[in-house]
Amino acid sequence: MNAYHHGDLRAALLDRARRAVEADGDRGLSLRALATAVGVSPNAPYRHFPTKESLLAALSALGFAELTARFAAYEGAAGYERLAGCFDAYLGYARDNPGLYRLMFGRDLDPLSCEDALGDAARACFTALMAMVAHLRKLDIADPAIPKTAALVWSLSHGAALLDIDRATAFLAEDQRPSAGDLAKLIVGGLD
Amino acid sequence: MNAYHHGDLRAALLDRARRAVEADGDRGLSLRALATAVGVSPNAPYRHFPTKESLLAALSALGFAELTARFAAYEGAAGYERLAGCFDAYLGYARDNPGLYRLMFGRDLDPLSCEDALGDAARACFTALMAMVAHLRKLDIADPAIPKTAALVWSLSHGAALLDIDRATAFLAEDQRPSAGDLAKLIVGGLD
DNA sequence: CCACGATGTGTGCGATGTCAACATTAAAGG
DNA sequence: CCTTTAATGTTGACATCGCACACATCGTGG
Repeated sequence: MNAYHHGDLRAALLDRARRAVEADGDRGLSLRALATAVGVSPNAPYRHFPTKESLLAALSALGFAELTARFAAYEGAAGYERLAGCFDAYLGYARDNPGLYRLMFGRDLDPLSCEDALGDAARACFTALMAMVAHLRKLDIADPAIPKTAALVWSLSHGAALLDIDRATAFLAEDQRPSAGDLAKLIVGGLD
Repeated sequence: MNAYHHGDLRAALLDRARRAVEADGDRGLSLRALATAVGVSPNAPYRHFPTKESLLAALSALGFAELTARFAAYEGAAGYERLAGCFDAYLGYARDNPGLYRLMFGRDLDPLSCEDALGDAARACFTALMAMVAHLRKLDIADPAIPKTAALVWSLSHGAALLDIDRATAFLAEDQRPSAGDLAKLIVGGLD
């Protein structure tokens, strides 16, 4: 723990990067600026992340883990309440961490089918979604109908979250924007 | 039409940029490389686009216009067929132009509430969606329930399109991925 | 015919991602 | 306790990038 050795540079970088992403988006993130902000030389980050992309990927994985954790809070709830709760958790997480959420999905590499830690975190997240859907439909987790249904639920969540944080629905009054409850109702019964 | 003056540099730049975006994503797009590819000096693009962002914005606006045009093909169809057709058009456009589609929504500035040509194009697109929803529900276009419903439909389309082009559902068999028909059925009747 | 606005060129600056060589430190082994 | 070594941070350099500036070239209207 010297002036020369930072102590936990990796964690410090991720923390700073997270705040920078929320402030300026991942486009405005500069590795050098990050290093200076943390108090190390411009190239120090390369001891912990082989490339800028890998730092973003690590941050992204952290996001998926946090999102999955939010789903866990509703594991004990009844079918419909669990569905609505997960929607609320999903939209809430995106709203609370818009920059990170965009980072998680705004990458070229798709999180679900890459093999590193990011892939694991993303798959765990989708698995939690499938468990919720299985519970809702009273099906076994291995039921072949589950993945497609989970993908539908995820599509709806993902789109609603993005339109929300991108302020695409900002011109609507607060109570005119789709809420988590609206999404849940749509899933179980359609528009009516 | 000289060797010195290009002729229609603006269009040429947009065309090249579009192909580059499809190939490498908007992250990999370099204005200088673009200029060289078109055969002009590195700074020539600045005569037509004040900044790189503005070139991307113009490209984005072009995308919204094309998407809107695809909706028009189903204007005469009956309610449900029109809904399914629009879903199909939406998913198809994203699949045909994944790089451009990501560009259209992957920006910090939200297209719907900015005032330039991009904003107009994006709003026209949402208006077309609202018209479709009004027709589906047999409501007047000015009905206050329309925007929220259109936002729901858009959320589902947007999420499904992104998960599709991001290959998030690539691990599912072709017939296990949500189709335009699945989305339409979900909208009118829920999961069952 | 010629001045002028539009369009393209050349040069240059500051910032960025990344590589290579070097310095410093903490931890391990005798 | 001392030495070795791997981990970690630093320095310098390079190519590329977006962009600003001054300049060159062209078609066109007075």
